[in-house]
Amino acid sequence: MRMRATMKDVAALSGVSLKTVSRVVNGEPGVSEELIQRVQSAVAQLDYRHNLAASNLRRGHRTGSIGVLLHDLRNPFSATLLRAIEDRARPAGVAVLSSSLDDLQEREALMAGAMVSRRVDGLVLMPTGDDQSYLFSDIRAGLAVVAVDRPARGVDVDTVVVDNAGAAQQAVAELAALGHRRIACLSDSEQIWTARERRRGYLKGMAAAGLEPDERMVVANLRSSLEATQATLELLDSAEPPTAIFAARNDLTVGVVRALRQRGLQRAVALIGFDDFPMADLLEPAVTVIAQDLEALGARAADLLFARMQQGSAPSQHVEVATTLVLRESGAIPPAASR
Amino acid sequence: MRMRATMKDVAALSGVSLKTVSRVVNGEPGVSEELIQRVQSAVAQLDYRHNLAASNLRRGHRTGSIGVLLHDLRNPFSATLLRAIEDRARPAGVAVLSSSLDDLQEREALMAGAMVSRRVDGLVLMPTGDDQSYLFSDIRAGLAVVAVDRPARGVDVDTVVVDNAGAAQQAVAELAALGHRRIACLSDSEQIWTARERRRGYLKGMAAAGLEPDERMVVANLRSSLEATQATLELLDSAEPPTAIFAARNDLTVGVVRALRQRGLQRAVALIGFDDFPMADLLEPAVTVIAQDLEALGARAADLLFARMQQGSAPSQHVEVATTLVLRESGAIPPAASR
DNA sequence: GCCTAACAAGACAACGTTGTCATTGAGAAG
DNA sequence: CTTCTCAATGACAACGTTGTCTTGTTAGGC
Repeated sequence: MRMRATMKDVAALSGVSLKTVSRVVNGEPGVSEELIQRVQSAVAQLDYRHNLAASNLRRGHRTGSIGVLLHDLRNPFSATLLRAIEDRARPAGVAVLSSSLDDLQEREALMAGAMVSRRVDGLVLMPTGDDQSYLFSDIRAGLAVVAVDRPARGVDVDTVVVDNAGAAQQAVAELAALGHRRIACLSDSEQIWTARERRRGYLKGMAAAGLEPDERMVVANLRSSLEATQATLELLDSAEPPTAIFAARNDLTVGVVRALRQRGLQRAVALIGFDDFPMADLLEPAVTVIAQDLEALGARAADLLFARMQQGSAPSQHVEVATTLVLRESGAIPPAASR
Repeated sequence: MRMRATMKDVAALSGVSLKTVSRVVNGEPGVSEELIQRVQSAVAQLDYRHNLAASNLRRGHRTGSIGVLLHDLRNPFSATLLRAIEDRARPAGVAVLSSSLDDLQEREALMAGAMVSRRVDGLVLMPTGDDQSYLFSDIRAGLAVVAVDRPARGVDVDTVVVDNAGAAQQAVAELAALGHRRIACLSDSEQIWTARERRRGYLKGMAAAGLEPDERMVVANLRSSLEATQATLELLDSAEPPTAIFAARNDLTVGVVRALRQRGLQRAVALIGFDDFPMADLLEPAVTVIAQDLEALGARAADLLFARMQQGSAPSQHVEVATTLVLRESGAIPPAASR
């Protein structure tokens, strides 16, 4: 195992000074053609690789890297966001460090700290905890931060979200218009802003339709697809089962689908889910969803981030990306079907 | 915007030497309790953040970061791998840089170079091109490399793959045992090793069953789900349509499902796909697939990588992870159903 | 032939940190 | 009281690179 060649080695082999090697490697002007050749051949001969870390230390302290902290990189939601951000970073020569937070508060701060230690120029964060003020001093020191999917608290940063409450309300309105009166709502951890917002939208929608929500049908704090299946089964087996279900996150929606299948009720109980998911259109019945434009969400987040990395101090921007109610079969099932 | 505090600033504020601050920050022994307190309070007061880049420069040159170069981070296949690797890296305090290659050869070398410039300690690579010898000198300099999903060429590195040909052959055997004789094969770019292997397995399976493959039914170089749909429609509309289809990658399988639906043949034509995909069990009919244990694949890759990062020179290991033929409905459709 | 640009090339310090070694002082052993 | 030991602390160089400044060389104008 041979040691890595440094500029010093290249300089020695080509018989020039360190600085001249630096100039050639960085493509700076003011080096004669002859020396450029000599240096380049030494670079090739020694397999010299530029060390960005050392370079950044001396230069303006930019590392050309960003951190992306999302919920779960395996989940298509996070994965699509990451990909959209990556596609903006690559042409800019910016490297992407990523991590799944699994909605763990302590992990959020821990991983953010790890990224700051590595001196990322920016951070795209899907906030987990209810307080991001730990980022304050880093932001003051020049760290660009964009909150995505959920707003940050305790610091003033650029934000890209969707109108969760509005979209949820619209979904409920859609079901109510079909004549549904017993509409259930399944949502995830109340600790998460989107879950609270979507639940709020559900309640607003119910109120707008003049419906009194049965609190037994409003189930929160579901942590997984499996728990959603369980909860749905209990609802379906109860004395007064719902005729329609609103599921507030894609994995919960899938859990609901499983439960409906188990009871053979997939064509009897209406369903609208928040977040589109792969194959939703190929299920039978195809599942009606509120789709977020994740490409746009990620692209906007990346744009805001890069803009802020360019010039740090500007008033923070709060962008709301539109959602689309994708009408498929499951959302069009009338209440009559359930008798 | 205030400049970032350095150890020098902390030392000045707490009235100790630079080295003492370094000792406290790194938790090294030999500092009196009183000074530890003084330093820690200065650290807190100045919001000092340790600079890993500078630290690594002086230390053993390990950056505590790895690069992960996969096909497409949005695709559940790559996303699951990334997540499995991330889950091994996190407890080790290792940061993960990732990138999608989209099967572009030039991007592979480019991104690998970008990671090497950042001095990652290791690289998990899903090789795209047919020559990875450009990594030779970096490996000699201590870079740990693991090839995943496909073997690397031109360098001797640890490898984690599955028995693509064997699994494909098994799938074809399954279909042949049901009595299918006209079995189509849809595969992706011949440039990709897995595509070639799976096609080879298909041909072996056909031969083993005493079947002569009709070359019009062996379609290669499909680049997307859409192209798979197109190709399937053409096959279905031909004079002698297949009674069963083998699709060599998850997105192609989905494309085939779409085509079968369009012709109303989803319960008439058998289908087995390579790679499981979300919701495959919830489609009607549920899709029979060859499932790879991606958690295991990613975990094994990460294990090999970390082992090699620990002690560089050991004979390279070539691991084959088992696949499972997940028998669902679409693979059990008999040929009679197609008349 | 002399002076001045203009340019090529190098010497040196600095980025933020840590390894190595020297210094200091206190307490133990004689 | 001296010498020795040991623990705590600090001075300094070094990691690989680049910004700044200096030096040297050559060509051109008078």
